[in-house]
Amino acid sequence: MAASIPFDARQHLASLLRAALASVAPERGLVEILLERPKQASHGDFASNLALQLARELKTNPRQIAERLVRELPPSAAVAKVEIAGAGFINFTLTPAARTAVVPAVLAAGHGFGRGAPKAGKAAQRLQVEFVSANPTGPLHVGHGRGAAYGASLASLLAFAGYDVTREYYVNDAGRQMDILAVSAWLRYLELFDEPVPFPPNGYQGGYVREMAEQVKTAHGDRYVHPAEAVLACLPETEDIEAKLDGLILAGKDLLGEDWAYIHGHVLNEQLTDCRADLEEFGVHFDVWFSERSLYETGMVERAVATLEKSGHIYLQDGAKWFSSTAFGDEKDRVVQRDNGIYTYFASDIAYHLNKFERGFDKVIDVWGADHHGYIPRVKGALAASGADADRLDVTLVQFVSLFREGQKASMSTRSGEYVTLRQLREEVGNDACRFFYMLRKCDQALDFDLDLAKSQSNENPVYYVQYAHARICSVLAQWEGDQAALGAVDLAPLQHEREFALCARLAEFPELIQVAARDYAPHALAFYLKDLAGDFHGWYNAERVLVDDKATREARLALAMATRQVLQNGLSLLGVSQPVSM
RNA sequence: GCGCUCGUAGCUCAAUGGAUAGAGUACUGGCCUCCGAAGCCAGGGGUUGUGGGUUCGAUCCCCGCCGAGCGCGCCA
Repeated sequence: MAASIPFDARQHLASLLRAALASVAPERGLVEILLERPKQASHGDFASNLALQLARELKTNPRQIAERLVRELPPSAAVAKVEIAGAGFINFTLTPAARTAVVPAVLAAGHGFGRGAPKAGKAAQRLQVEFVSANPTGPLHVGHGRGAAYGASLASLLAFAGYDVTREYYVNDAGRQMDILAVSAWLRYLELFDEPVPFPPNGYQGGYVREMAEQVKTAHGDRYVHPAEAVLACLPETEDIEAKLDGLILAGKDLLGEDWAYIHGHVLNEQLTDCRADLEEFGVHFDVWFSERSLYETGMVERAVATLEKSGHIYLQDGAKWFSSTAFGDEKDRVVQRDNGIYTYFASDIAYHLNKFERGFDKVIDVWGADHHGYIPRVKGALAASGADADRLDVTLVQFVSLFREGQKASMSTRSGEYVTLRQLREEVGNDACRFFYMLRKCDQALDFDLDLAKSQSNENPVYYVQYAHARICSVLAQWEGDQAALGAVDLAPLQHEREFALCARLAEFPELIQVAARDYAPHALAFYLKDLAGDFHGWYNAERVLVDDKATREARLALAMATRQVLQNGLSLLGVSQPVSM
């Protein structure tokens, strides 16, 4: 018995319809034949709208076309019933054997059930997913958590669907924000030695900055101490707080000299290490941590701007170099190199994306916060202007997370340090609930996260509903004490209830769902699927007893339960959610 | 003002252009001497913001309006 080859009912029915179409309307042979799973059980296992599609061109009543198609359908051992319904839908009901065929297929494939064949040929094969990429200037917050959960689940989903996926984090280790963090830590350090310089309101206020100052003091004593007067003497006469902050950074660089690099490197390393540990604990892993600074060190930024200049899309104005992004649909042109010679963040981002393309990815997927949406036209424009295929870049926007605590919207400013960290959220709600909760809405939907609700009602989180189904199956299989490996070959004829067929249909849907969700970059569809699957299982489990006296019935039901457990495992692991044996 | 995204049950959210728009939650009423009640079954709940258009068929595609979030820097 070829249990390892899943019976593909959809493909089978499509071939039957194509044969019927060839005799009813041979000239329409190219029309796409779609088979969908009806929402209502009374509409059968699969439905085709082929007759409706043809009605217009054939200028015939769709029901008449449907009748002709059904008459011409080749006979099939897998089809129990064909009905014409509604406006002209052709509804197929499969035989019991065809409906349960998925069970041995699941058990044979195991962890591989649902896995797509490696993409080959013209299809994009090598994908890169870049996500989180938060500035390493402080702890990750709940907004980053959403990007992390989405990106990680998406990457896993794409890999399972058959793509070769690289997960990447872009480290902004070259910009002003890192300088601000370094000077913030240094000022806190000076405070420890009674050399207080008024702390800038736009510096990083969080407690972790003081902690890093303490670390530097413990490791190196007063080595980096300079009199507060010396620092203040460097400051420009201005009321502009940003200019003042830049003055403080310059003061730090001047007074510390070579030692500035140590402070800068220390705070960067501390934050990056913390960020990485946070994400790993969250089950989010990256293959590549890509340094922005390396783009400067290898001359890639210069090269990228030079490429744009050569293509004639750069002009000089007010001493700065501008990229004419309006020619590519942007609202206005953008500076790539300032009048002081310093490249903008945009310049390094162009270099970064060109570098991604040079690494040979067929598709580059950026997961960005929704506030960056205005950035898309200029990046795509720069890629097009550089002679690259901008369509190889897909940008997915993840909408904001608003936190509510006691009915109040919580502040989310990184610099003020008044925000709920991802770590706090994980500790309050738990990793599994966190990962699953983030996936319970599509990414382009703004998310209101009620902390009190998540905490107080954590037992009502849908993730437990899914995990509970898994634990129940584990429990039943353990009580049976039989040979689980033998269940893949049992006779499934005793499966006769509608709930059993519905559960089988749900299992059979899994491989299709993987492909569709991967195509749409929609891992949330997987979370909703698992909820539905668990619901089908709980309903069946409450209606029918598994460990009955009759051996044939018992084993058939155990096989169905075990197949369900397998699909729950495959799906939950893609979402980074654990599959407890007991709860 | 211009641009991007969004608007679905009281609340939180689903729905490859398909049939009577679905779940959860809350509310009401049932189900454990029997495999885990973190469960199941049943019930009420909707003019899919609004007005047009395309289509055999629109929550989905197009246009106007209303409302919300975000963006519009030689910041990152």
